[in-house]
Amino acid sequence: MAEQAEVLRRTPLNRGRILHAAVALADEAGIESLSMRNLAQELGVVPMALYKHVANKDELLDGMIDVVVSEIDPLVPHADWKHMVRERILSARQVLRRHPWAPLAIESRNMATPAVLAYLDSMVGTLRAGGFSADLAHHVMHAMGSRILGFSQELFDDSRRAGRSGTTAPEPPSEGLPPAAAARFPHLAEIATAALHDDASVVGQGCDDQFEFEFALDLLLDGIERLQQQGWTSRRPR
Amino acid sequence: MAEQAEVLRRTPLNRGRILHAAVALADEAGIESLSMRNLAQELGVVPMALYKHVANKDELLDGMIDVVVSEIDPLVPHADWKHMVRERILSARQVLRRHPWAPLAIESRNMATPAVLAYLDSMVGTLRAGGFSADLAHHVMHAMGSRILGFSQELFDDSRRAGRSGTTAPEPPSEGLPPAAAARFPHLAEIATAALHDDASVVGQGCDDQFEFEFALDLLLDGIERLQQQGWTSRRPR
DNA sequence: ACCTGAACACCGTTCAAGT
DNA sequence: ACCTGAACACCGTTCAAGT
Repeated sequence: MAEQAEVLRRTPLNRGRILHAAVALADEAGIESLSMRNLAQELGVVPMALYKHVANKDELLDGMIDVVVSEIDPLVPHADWKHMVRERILSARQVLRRHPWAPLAIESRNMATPAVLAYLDSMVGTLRAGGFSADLAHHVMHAMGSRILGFSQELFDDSRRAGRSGTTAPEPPSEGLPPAAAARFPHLAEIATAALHDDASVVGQGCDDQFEFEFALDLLLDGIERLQQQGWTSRRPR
Repeated sequence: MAEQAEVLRRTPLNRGRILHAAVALADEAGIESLSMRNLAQELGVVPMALYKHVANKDELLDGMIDVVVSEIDPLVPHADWKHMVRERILSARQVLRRHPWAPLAIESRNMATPAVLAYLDSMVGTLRAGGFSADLAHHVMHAMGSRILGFSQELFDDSRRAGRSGTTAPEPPSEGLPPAAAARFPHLAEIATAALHDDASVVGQGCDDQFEFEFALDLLLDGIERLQQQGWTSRRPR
């Protein structure tokens, strides 16, 4: 432990080491405990040393996002655009599941970082090669929104509860709403329990994140496919 | 100015006044300048006085979200669920455009606040009344994600650039990418300009947020309608 | 009993003093 | 020229001392 820190202190600091240490820290302790001071300590370095390699904390966050996006698998060629896009997005999703802090970080930044742009560019390339007009491709990218990067904006998101602090009890996976709320919001109570009793194959889980993500993704992809086959244009009379 | 502050100081503090002042401050100065200390000063009050009415800053944010959600128009009855849902979501969108900080605030909170729950509950109610199974309604709510509250998670979002600080130049509405980036990301450059030259009726704007939002919303609603008419169930073989 | 100033434990970042 | 400790201008929140 102290030995490790000693070894690290010997290795000269560079941007890459800082970014990877920051990602690891955010993964383990939660994004809220990622401070310049904490990060420096983790690296066995005085806080000011970081500023030689990153301009400020915002630039650090941009760099962390680029690290994460770089982990997404490269495109695997397929006959049709739909499978290519679908596979890549699901790969992005796997990556983001390893970095629960990333969605919020991505959303809070303005994010014209190189790795993200490269990722988006290749996605558009796939659509264009699949016969999409630039016009339709544009709107499709907007419609997919953050789902392109593997996450959808959920209204209730357990996953970003915090870091892996073991202090709170494990908490059974949300069996519907608490009784008081269920009475006031009957429709929510109903659909909460609907998902529970729904399918025996989905055990306990309450609500299968992966299923919900793919449901929405396929809903969009199917709709998009239909538009593309119809030769949709935004000039079409509305 | 000093007079106004004087008048405010006389009016006794209460939760409502605090929340509305906080919303106004975030609207005008940006969420990043909403601190307990700033807010107290705005109200002509010592910082500690706030803690009599809100437990802490997180609870303040929850309250602010509730204020915003309460501004969404009530449901207007319609023959079909699709119009009801569509209208209400577009109303939510108008509200959120007045409070550019709200999307990020909503995402960063865990957000089981009363007003939000009531809003979601009535939305589910509309679907159920429209003939949706509890099962399908559940997945639909997930698929819509944050769009239900009137915003979609855009990857590039100018709107949350900051408060209305007039210091920076107005900046022409993004005419595609800067030349250097355009060379490295040709497909992005193409779809950026595609939207520009696309339709003479959309002047200058570059990219019409409202259009993109409705495009995605209708894509989802149409797909959802199709599933509902087919009697879709999650038990169906995949 | 209520209110509030000072204090605590943090931030990100600047800057001048040390080597 | 480089590095870094101390300092600055902030946070949210606690707490004890004042009324």
